[in-house]
Amino acid sequence: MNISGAAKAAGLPVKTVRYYADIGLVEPAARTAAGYRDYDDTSLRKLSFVGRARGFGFSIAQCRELLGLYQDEHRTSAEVKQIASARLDDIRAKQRELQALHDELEHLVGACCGDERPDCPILDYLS
Amino acid sequence: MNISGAAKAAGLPVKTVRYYADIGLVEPAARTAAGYRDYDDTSLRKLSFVGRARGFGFSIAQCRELLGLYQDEHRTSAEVKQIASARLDDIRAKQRELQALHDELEHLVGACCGDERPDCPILDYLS
DNA sequence: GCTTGACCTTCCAGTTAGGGGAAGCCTTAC
DNA sequence: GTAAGGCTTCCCCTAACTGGAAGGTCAAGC
Repeated sequence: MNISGAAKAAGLPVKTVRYYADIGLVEPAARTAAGYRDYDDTSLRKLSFVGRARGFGFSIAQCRELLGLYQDEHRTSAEVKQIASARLDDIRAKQRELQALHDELEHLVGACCGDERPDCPILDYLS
Repeated sequence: MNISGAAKAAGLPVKTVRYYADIGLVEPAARTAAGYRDYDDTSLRKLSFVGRARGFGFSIAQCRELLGLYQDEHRTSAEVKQIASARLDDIRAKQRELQALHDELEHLVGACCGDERPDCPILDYLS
């Protein structure tokens, strides 16, 4: 299967699939005589795997680790869980941060009349 | 005041202050004979303003707009409120996205034993 | 007056995870 | 045979900095 077929199957842009091949994350099974990337079933499954992992916000480095575990017969679920837990912690940290920003900004926006006058509690707060 | 003093006063890294000068966001009031950036009271206030706005997650472009309004006698609070509301909408969208990721990933992590065996619902879900 | 160390300057490269587009080869359909 | 479309590599671009190198400047101490 050529790159556009693989991209479609994995639900990724062609550029992204090429990028993953460039950085050695998911390499095509082979190249055709003309130099075209050729994806087989295994490489296709890896592409989809990475696509879903990226959807969870795992970094490329984490995807690389997860992919390694995915292909490792002797992995332990503890190793996987540790990576996923780290991501979960990141998400929770980001959520707390966003919540604080949200509350503060919502308060300011609520206090601003939004009319034709120049007086503005938002600018007051920033200055 | 030289750049390290200004950076300290605004609570920003020196590199960042230099960057803001480079992109014309907050320029120093003058240069000394030796070419050193020289910050006065006004430029210091702008630096702090931008630092706080960046803390809210406003983009550099939004900071530029806010700074323009801050210095504009004829601004309307509506203009400010519009920018802030846009940022608030962004935050809320990000929060919804993170919440969905959080719930799904928390569910998977909770279902993973995290022991020595290779069986893992997280990998199962990704593959 | 000289040295030393801490400043300052500019410039270049790298970061994440790709996106856009050019120049040129390959394949497929008509 | 040719034209359209797909593929290749290569390079530049993004946001908002950060790190580092090479070299000029300044203040303190001897």
